[in-house]
Amino acid sequence: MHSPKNKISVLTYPSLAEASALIEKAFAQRRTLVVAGNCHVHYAGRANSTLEYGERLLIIKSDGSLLVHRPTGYEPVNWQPSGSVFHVEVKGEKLEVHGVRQKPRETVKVDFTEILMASALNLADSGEFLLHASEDDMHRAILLKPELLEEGFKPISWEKHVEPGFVDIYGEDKDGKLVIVEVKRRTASKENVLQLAKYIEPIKAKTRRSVRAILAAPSLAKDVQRLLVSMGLEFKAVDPKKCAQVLHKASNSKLESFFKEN
Amino acid sequence: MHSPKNKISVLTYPSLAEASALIEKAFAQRRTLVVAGNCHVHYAGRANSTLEYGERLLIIKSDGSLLVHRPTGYEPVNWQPSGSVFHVEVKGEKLEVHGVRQKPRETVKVDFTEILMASALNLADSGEFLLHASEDDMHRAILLKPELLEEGFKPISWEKHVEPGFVDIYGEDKDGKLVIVEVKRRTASKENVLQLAKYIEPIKAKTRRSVRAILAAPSLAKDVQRLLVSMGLEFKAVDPKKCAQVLHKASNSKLESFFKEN
DNA sequence: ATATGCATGTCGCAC
DNA sequence: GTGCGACGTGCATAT
Repeated sequence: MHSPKNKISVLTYPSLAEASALIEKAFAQRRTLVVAGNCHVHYAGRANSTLEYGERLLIIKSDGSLLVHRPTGYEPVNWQPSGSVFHVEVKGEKLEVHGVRQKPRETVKVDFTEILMASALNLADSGEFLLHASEDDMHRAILLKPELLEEGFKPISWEKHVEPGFVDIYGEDKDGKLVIVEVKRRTASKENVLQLAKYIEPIKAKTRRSVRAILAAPSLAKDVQRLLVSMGLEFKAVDPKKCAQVLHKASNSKLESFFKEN
Repeated sequence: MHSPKNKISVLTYPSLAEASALIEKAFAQRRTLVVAGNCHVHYAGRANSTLEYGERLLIIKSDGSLLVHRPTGYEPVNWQPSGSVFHVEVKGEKLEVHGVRQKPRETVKVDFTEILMASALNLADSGEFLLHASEDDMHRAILLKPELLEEGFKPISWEKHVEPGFVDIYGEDKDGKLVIVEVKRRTASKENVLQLAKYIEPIKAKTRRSVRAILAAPSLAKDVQRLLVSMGLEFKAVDPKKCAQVLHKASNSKLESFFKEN
């Protein structure tokens, strides 16, 4: 049952053999496969799982990713990341879809007893996806407009490698003190404080200048303030949305050149 | 176009009005909705995102979860967790699907210019899902069969709260030394070593007995061994799969009673 | 409600 | 390839 434009093939209540033919063709033509039906799923790899029979949605994309969705829940109950290889086969009263991924080796097997619908879609998608107000946006906004952090702050570098890891932003304040900044896009937790604290000693050991450590985040978790102060760190409220606005005002081209120069 | 058993409705190349009717009906009847077509997506909430026009798969489940899948990639490009509320509307040459979630407030808008396929599925799924070889399985297996960790180990408690957090397993070895165990189901990292190290001092401060800290994981990251040894910790190889087998052999009922007693 | 940690997390990036 | 951290992470659990 082909559509006029030949972009989609849909079967409703196909026999297992008919469904198998459609699925094989979808694999061969690198189409997106959507199958609904009564199935059982077995996964073996990093862990093992079994899912008893029930009606679900199976999606296999042309890049070799697989999703099994139950009728509720945002997350797939079973999946295989892209790069897996699939195979379909009718065995007795069942249609079996096998998927194998190497590194790590893991397999998924979906056994259908009945197919409600099977479709193969030829989807053309080259649209750009843009996300704003990520932690990376916050980095860039602070570099572009350092007063978002505090008046007189001068960034020197970012993503600087200082054992035992990377400092988000590294600069100096209006008094010439060294400043290390850890940026978080969400309420900062105890873990984040400890992460920042790790960097202070190694950096102090390498300089005679005084060092300030600033946690920049939209807010601070409830009981963390005491810990932060006791470790000699500082907190500065920085709003991700405001950062996104700053970047929006600065045109992309301006940003490009800025980050090329620096 | 209803199927004989009335479990599915499928339209291929419907008009926007036809698709809208099917979608509204799917919402009203709490069916799983699957739509393929050319669309634009805008999200605003914890962050903001835009996705330019292209052909994608839209899935809306009856529990109010939404997924937008591009033709590649395991993960949805846009989504809304369950509990969102949806609304469909034809506006000029576009079919708009709006979704709103409260707490946190976030919205997603999917604008279709063309629908390739739209289907509403009535999926019945009550099958049980079982997962083996999680970190929790490893905990339970070690408690049930302590020699998985080392000969003579005697667990005392687990998930024990000792500032600054929880110790996975707490026990004593064949020589009566206190043992704290951190369990990881994957190759243990530097972070895991530091996490375990945090617990040693607080515990030593509370007892005069000697304290051993053991990291139990299938393997250790490359450069971490030195760090671990320098901090006085130990590593023991424990295989998650083997733990899963141990639990499998012990029947569920036996496990239940074990964990009730303890 | 908030905080904390696991996940078959996945993904991207640096080394 | 391995290590490391971010994610609109989601999710369960304990407080």
